Amino acid sequence: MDDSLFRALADPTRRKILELLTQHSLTAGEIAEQFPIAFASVSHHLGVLKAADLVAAEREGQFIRYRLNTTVFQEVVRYFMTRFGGDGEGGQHA
Amino acid sequence: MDDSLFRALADPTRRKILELLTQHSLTAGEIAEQFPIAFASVSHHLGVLKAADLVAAEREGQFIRYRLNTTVFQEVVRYFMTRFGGDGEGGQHA
DNA sequence: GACATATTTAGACGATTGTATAAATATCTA
DNA sequence: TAGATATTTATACAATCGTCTAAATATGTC
Repeated sequence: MDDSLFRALADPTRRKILELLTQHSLTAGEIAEQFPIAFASVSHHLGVLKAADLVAAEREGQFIRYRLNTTVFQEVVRYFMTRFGGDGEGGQHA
Repeated sequence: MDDSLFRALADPTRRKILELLTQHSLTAGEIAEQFPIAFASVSHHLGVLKAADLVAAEREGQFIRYRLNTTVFQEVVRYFMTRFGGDGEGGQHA
């Protein structure tokens, strides 16, 4: 389990970005609008998330569209379940 | 979901401590022995983990015994599953 | 090409973090 | 009480982090 993954998740702004991307993919500008910090700062956060492979970026004309990389989240869940979960699946699936 | 939780998980030494505690509870000294850093530094990490409620500490004579707080890990798993999981339970339970 | 829009990169700065050493606190034994 | 062991707390310091402004890069339009 990569170190950059947990470091990326440690910042609340980045977690919020991930939650936004849960709904649907968004361009960098659409993401940045949602936060009171500078666009460049959001761009930095997006870079961290991309480096951790939590999101993927794709150019779309002038824009750059970000989407969630759900595969990595499954790895995170697996990490916690195998190591600490035991009977801790959360009990909310059938 | 508390911010201190993710910040606590961001450090590799702390994650290693948690993995050690998966096997069985350990005293502060037994934990510190496993790392090449000063006892005081490990003690600091234990304080961070305790503040995040990831571990619980109990005095036992001269020693202080640490054990994993599995409840919080179940919350972490639930956080990821509800927000990002979708079909990402990991597929390793029956 | 020139200009506007979208986004990233570069450099700086204060805040937080991980570590170390030294001192303090707590318990046990004699 | 004194001394040994176990652990934490205090303080300091270098490294990392999150943010900012300014400059650079990429695309689209005229």
